[in-house]
Amino acid sequence: MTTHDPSGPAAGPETRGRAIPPASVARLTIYLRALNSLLAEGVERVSSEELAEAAGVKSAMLRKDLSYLGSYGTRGVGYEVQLLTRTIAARLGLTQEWRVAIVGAGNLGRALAGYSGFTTRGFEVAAIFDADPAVIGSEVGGLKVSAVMDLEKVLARTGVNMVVLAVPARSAQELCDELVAAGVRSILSFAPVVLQVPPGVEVRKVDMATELQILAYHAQRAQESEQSSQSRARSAR
Amino acid sequence: MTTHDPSGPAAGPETRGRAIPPASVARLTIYLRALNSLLAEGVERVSSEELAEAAGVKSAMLRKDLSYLGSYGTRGVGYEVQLLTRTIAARLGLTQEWRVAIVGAGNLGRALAGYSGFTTRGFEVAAIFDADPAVIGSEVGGLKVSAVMDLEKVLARTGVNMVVLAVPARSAQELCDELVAAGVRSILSFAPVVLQVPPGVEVRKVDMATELQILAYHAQRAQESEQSSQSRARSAR
DNA sequence: ATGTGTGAATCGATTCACAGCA
DNA sequence: TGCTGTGAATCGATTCACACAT
Repeated sequence: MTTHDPSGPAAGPETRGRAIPPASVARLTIYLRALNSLLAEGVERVSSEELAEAAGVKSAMLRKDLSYLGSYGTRGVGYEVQLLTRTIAARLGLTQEWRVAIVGAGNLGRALAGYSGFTTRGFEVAAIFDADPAVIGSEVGGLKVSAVMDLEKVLARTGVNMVVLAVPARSAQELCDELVAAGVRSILSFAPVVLQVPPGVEVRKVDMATELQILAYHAQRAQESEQSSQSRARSAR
Repeated sequence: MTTHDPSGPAAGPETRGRAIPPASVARLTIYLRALNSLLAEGVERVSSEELAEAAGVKSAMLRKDLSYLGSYGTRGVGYEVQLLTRTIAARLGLTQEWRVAIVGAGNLGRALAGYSGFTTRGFEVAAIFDADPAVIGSEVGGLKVSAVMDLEKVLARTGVNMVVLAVPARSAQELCDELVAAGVRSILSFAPVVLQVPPGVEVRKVDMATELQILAYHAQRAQESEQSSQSRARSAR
């Protein structure tokens, strides 16, 4: 699904901290969100039970996830909200600011440029690109749209280190190649295609069509078992 | 992450076909996309090796995934593209048309309403809702925006059986409750919150902030191991 | 000869259950 | 006493490797 680097070429024993299992990393972001809410409400301590409830997981799993960070709770008491928040944020790499470029200023790209969720926590949208001359130079979300032809130059100037790819499927692989050539190593793609990238480049995918199809699968099964229980009921009388 | 129904209350031995493991269901949608490309190119047969390559997985995994559907390949030959395409589509529930409502006509909701990826295969956007009186009644993607107050009525009239929730985090749970009350059992949420739903309702989440944070985690690790290998090189001379 | 279908082996993720500490 | 931290047990997902069909 994503390209990772189990213990990359340059990863020696010096690498700070063991790697956290991928499934745990994904959940840590959820805990972080819940903790931020608690922080906003002025709550100072949580138990694993309470936090797990808010995150929709079992408390044993939450404790195991947190144990990969070290030991930050107090037995018999719980976790300090502030300390835990900072610890997770630091471990996820959210103490540094990430500069994001959006490639593709169509419907989706423009919606993303205006999405406060990015800016809210440590992700600064620093550039937006399009290939269409009619769009280049126009303003979107307070940024002037740059030409994809100037990709490398503008990325370097704006200090971008992460890219959101919001272009049609047919141009996604080509642009992805250009991004990689320009030195980008973290890509979040909304294009419904499997992107081929060299090792060392991390790609994550958000795929609405896939998600709807998965929903369809479950909905169909629910229909079927409903029908079969109805026919069972019918033949039983 | 999602609500499933391991072998639901009504699921008896009559349920057509065994359940497909969740991880396989997700990949079947990817295979389907690759197969549709092959179909468009006029290719008639594929081997598991070729299709796996296109989907970015190992061939053994592809064969195991397909084996949950039954036996549709020919030993020594491969799979017929057309037959396999139809088989997967049928099993995923894509032979019936799904009618989708978009709840939330903000930036994201409007972008989604105009997204061809929905309409392209079996998902018809049948309604779009918003709570803002200034937006209600305006036209988005060829549809008049309905009031969320009329949710139940409009959903029933338009025959919607699947909802995309594109509203701010703070109103997501409340709207989700209303959707469930109105009989919706399949929800794709873009809101960055954990939605609580009763059993029998399937929620899937698309979460851009989480994805970016996961990228940040890996990018930070890559930075760290780069730095440690540099300092190792320095101290070695 | 070739490539599918699948048991057996492996690997990772989740849950259990309890020892240990405040 | 109460709740964390974690080995051990379980469960699911992936990979291996080969028997079998064409």
